[in-house]
Amino acid sequence: MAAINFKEIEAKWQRRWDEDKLFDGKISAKDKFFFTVPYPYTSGPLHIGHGRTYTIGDIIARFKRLQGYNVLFPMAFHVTGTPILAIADSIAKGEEKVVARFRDYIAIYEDADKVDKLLNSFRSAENVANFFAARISEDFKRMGYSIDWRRKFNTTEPMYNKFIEWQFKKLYDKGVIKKGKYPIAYSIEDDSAVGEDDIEGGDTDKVSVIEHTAIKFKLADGSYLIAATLRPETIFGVTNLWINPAASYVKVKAGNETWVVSKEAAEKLGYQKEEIAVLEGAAGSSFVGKNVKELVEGREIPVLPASFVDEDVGTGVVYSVPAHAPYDYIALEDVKRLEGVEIEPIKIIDIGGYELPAKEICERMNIANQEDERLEEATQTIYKDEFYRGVLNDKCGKFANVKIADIKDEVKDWLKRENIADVFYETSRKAVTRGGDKVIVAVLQDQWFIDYTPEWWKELGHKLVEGMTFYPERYKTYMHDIIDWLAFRPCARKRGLGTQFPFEKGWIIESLSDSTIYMAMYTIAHLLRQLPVDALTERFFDFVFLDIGDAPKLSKELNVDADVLNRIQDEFTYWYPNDLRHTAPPHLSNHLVFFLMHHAAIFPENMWPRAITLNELMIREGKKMSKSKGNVIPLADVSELYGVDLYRLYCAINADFATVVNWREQDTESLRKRLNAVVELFEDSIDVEGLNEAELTHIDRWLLSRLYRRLRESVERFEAFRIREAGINMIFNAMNDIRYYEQRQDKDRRKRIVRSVIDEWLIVLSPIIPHICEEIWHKLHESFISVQTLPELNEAFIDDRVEREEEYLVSLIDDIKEILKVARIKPTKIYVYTAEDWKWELFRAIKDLPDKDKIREAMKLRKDKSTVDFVKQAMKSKRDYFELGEPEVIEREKEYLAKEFGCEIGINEDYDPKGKKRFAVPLKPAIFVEG
RNA sequence: GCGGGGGUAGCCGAGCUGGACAAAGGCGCAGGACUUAAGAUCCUGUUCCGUAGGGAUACGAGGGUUCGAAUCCCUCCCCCCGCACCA
Repeated sequence: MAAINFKEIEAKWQRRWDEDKLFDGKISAKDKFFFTVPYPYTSGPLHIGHGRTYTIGDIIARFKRLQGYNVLFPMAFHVTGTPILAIADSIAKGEEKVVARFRDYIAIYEDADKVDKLLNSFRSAENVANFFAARISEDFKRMGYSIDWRRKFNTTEPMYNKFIEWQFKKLYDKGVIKKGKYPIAYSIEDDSAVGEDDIEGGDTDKVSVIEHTAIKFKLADGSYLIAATLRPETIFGVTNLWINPAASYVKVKAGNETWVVSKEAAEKLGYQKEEIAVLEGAAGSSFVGKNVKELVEGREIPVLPASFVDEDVGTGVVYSVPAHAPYDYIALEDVKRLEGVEIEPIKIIDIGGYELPAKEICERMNIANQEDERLEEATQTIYKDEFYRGVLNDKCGKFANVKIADIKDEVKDWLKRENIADVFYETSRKAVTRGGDKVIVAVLQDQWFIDYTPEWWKELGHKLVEGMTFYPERYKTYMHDIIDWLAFRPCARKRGLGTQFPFEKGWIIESLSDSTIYMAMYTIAHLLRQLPVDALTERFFDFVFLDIGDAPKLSKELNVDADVLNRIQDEFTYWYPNDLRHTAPPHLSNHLVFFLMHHAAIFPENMWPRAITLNELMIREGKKMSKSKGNVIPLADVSELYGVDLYRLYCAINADFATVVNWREQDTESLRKRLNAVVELFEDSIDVEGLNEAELTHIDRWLLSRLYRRLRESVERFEAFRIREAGINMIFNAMNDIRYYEQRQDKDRRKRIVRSVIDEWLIVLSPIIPHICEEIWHKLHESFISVQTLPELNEAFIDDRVEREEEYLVSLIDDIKEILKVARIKPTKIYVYTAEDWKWELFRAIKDLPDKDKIREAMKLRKDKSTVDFVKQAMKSKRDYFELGEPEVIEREKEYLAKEFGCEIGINEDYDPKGKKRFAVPLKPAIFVEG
């Protein structure tokens, strides 16, 4: 028989499935199963890592079809957001790196001579999005995914915009769309917010926004020196200010006050506060020696010079707490020595193990000057110790005797209320964008948010989660935590592709906020396309999704046929809710929680999602896949490099959902051999005749029993999303059974047995390796395996007794082998002695008793010394109790045993020169080997 | 820091509602069969000891609970992931 050409059959069956529209979801009387995976973002090609989630998804969808559900598995494309726009801009600007990358991307799909032309078209974001959307859908078809493509859409289409507007109106009506201030990492040069991806090294060394407290110190002329701090509670211990004499400072108008900060800080302030105007510059040195008044107790304190003050960190002014800050302590020591100034530290925190913390840690670490890099470490140590263990002392007024950890925020709020302090934001470390521009913190003054804090909303969210199924299960608890943690989230921005924010011009709805309930779109997308966009009003969607209003009225209003309206509503009502969403854990704390919360807010309970399954990511040869490492394999190359079914099998079998899949070339090779062996096994059996029941021998029955048992188990595992176990069972374990069988029987007979189970076997495997199964199925049947339902398994063949007998035989053979090995004997005859009847009787009688009672009970039944020996022996044996005619089984397999050991076998003969007989225990015969 | 997940034989990786676990399966390695040979395939072995199917030691380290622990509890060490406006 000619070997199957995998590439050929992939293409063939994909075409046939398509032509016969096997996967188009149509309303029917059957139970529906609406299954979704996240739509891909179309900024580039997908790789095998992305493919895992979609592949597992397709396996689930196909399995549900086998179970008899009317499955809808749709797909769309995510286009909204900034990345695609940024790519188009970069290409338009001719940025080399980006151009080179996209040249490679295009080359994955296109001939070399078309690359330049296409690349040129990528100056338009729309073209980038469309190109990759088209290619990704081809990739998906080539992976054999059973998707209903009629319903595809992308997130910049007018009808989608209308849908998103509707969603936001619903949320707005609930009062959760709000405007407010928001600090964010920002680049002045780029005039835009910067995310982790935009920051140099941002993926490994995260940059976060830190709120500092900016404390005001009054100068003689009425203006304020502003010192930023992370430890506002230490204000009670301030002894002086530090300023960098070499740096430039400026006076700025802040509201109706005048502040003095470093030049750099003034620029930052301009992006953080509304009324900031720079007045005039001043050298740092001009402030040295002046006094300022601290506003808590009204003490006069001096401004002193310090080289450790960085004008580009905070405000460029630092207030000094030498008792508790190592930097301040060391700087103060310097000033004392050089300028002869006398200032005593003020201790305000009591903490066990320290008298003057800053002094002692510097001495302990042997730090003597301001340039010592270990000052940072000393500061961290003190900070932690004091934060968790320190208590403010009686110098701290109403905050005395409270632990720092409990009082810090209160002090901060009090200072702000008293107008002694303001807020200043700083990045957690100095950072630049990938383009090399400085990253600062800007405060967006009128950012739009979704406010997830309302109690009613969280309650609904928890209720929804509680009613859902999660796999792996632990994510359910995790999701509850995420809902609690969720607070305010910006939902609109000024840049990017997407839907216009309906409540203020110039804003675009942010792209995760527009991907929350889009599954609803799938149910009606193909029908919506036939309507004019103008008809897609709020009242239209209210009718379709929420059943508000009535068709005839709406029909007039929208000028759309009432039947059409009803038809659309029916489609939604039939398919919704989303029965299962399959995705990956990184989505939990963003997309998935929005998905759930928005459903909870907008839809009635019977339309809430039912289940979420998640699979981990994929790595390659032990390493994360990333474009920068150059170790990605495009999904588009899978067919050519490995074959689609092999890839699918690898995804299914290599790891459970909760585990990362490691794509290892070597493993793909060995899996290929396995798969080939399985295919060959099936092909071998196509032309033979199945065995009929009358012909079956013990070992035939054994194999059938094993195979049917495995089939049954596999279906159970599938139902529980344990796809890996199902796959291993039907590929590896079943093949091991076959191998064992061949040792006992012959290959030709094996073919006939396999022929008897081949239909069921193929059906169970078909979700994982659909092309191969379809191909073989068609050699036996006219129909498509892809739309079969699970057959009633022939449970009658699952036969415990037959399997137990074989198990017994195997253990007997193992024991004999063990003896031969240890005793190094070449056998001339092997004597097997099965347990006598009295032993069986006792065995039965005491099997359910606890060990400690066994001997006593047995003695009651049979008072003999040999009883004790036997029970002890039997307790050591680890076999489960089961009834078995031992002599008959051995007698039946005598020939096989003789062949196996190349000598005669004696069963229960009287000859017993070494007295072995007495060691016989039920299910564990005694053995004597003569050599 | 906060929250979550882990550490199993040379490697990958199951088991982890306590008992048949010297620990599935795969890979690797060694020996054998087949072959002119290689490859593929199949068989056997792969902690140590043992001339009778047995015993000892093992599942990050240490301690505990139990007749019994890879599995439960405590302490410690180490690794990975998320922490928001980003798809």
